Amino acid sequence: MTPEAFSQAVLSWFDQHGRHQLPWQFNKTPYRVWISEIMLQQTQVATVIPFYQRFIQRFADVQQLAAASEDEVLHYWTGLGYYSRARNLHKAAKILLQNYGGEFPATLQEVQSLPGIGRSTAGAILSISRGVWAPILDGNVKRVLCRFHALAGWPGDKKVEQQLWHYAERYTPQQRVGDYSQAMMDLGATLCTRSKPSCLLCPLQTHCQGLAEGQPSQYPHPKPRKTLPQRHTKMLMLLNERGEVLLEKRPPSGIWGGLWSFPEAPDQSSLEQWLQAWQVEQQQCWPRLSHTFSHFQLHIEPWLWRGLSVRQSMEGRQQLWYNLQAPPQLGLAAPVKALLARLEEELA
DNA sequence: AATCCGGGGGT
DNA sequence: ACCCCAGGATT
Repeated sequence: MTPEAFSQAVLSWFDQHGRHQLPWQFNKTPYRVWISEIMLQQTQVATVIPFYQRFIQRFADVQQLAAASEDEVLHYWTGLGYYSRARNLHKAAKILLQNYGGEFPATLQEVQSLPGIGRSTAGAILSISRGVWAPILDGNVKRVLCRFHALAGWPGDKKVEQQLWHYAERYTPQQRVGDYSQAMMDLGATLCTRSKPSCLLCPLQTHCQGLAEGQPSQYPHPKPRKTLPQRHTKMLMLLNERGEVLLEKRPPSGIWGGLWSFPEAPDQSSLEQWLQAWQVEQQQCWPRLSHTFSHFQLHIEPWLWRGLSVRQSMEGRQQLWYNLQAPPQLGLAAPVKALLARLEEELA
C-alpha cells in the first residue's frame, strides 16, 4: 500500500467516522492542543474531558498558567494522576513566557525541548495546531502500525520503536497533517483497540498484515517479563515394596491439567501431612530440577520415600501405583517423566 | 491481579 | 544506552 493510499484511507474514514466534537478540537491553538495532549498521555479521553474543561476555564492561556502557583495548577490536576505532567506544564509555561514571548515555537526541536514534551507530543501539537509536517507515535498509533505490518517485538524495545517511527514518517502526509494525526489516534482508540478490534470497519483492513495473519490482537507483543516469578515445590516419589511409585491425576485446568504427576508439597505443612500419612522409613533428596513456563519458573526438589507403612485418606484424589517395569500409558508432566526415568535407573 | 501508557530521571 | 517509575483505567 502506498503511503498516499494509506493516509487517504485514514483521512476519508476520519471525515466520516472520526471524533470531531472533543473540547480541544475547537479553537485549535497550540496552547489548547498542548494541554489536551499532556492530559491525554496515559489517560483516556472520557476521563480527560471534565479536567480539560475546568483547567482551560481557569488557565485560559500561557500567561495565566505561568502566573499561577504550582499548588493551584496541581489542584486542578488532582485526580488525573502522573502529577509530574502538571509540574512540567507549569515549568514549560514559564519558559514559554520568558524565552518565547508567550508564543509557542514553530520547530519540532524547540517544542521538544520543553519539559514534559517528547517527540510524539511535539509532533501532535505542531501538526494539529499549526499544520507542521511532523509524525506522531503514541500508544494508539503504535498499535495500528504494529498490526498493519505484523511487526513482532515489544514497542518499548528500541529497535522496534525505531521501526515504528520509520513507518510513522512514511505514512504522515504533507496535506491535512493535523487531521491525519487526529485520525490515527481516533483509529487506535475506537477501532484498532487493544482487545477485540473492529477490523471489519477499518479503512486499512484490506492491507493489514496482522489481520491477514488472522490474529491482529496478538500485536503489539507485550512487554517481556524481566524475571520470571519463581515458585518452589517438592515432588514426592513414594516407592512401595513392589517397586511401584504413586502418581496423582492433576486437576483438569491449570498447569499440566489432566496429566499424572507426583504428589506435591509446596510448603512445610503439606509436607508434614504427607509424612504423617505414610510414616516413611527412608527419605532421600535428589538434585533439583527447574522447569520454565511462560509465566513462572518452577524449582522442583524431588524426594524419594521408601519403607511406607501407614496409608491414610487418599479419598477424593485420583491416584495409581505406577509400575516402572510395566508402565501404563498415561500423560505425564515433563519433569515427572524425567524423574521416572531416573528412578528406573536407580532401581535397576 | 496484570497490563497499559510518553517522558524524565537514574544507573 | 538501557531500566524503572508514576497512578488511574481497563481487561
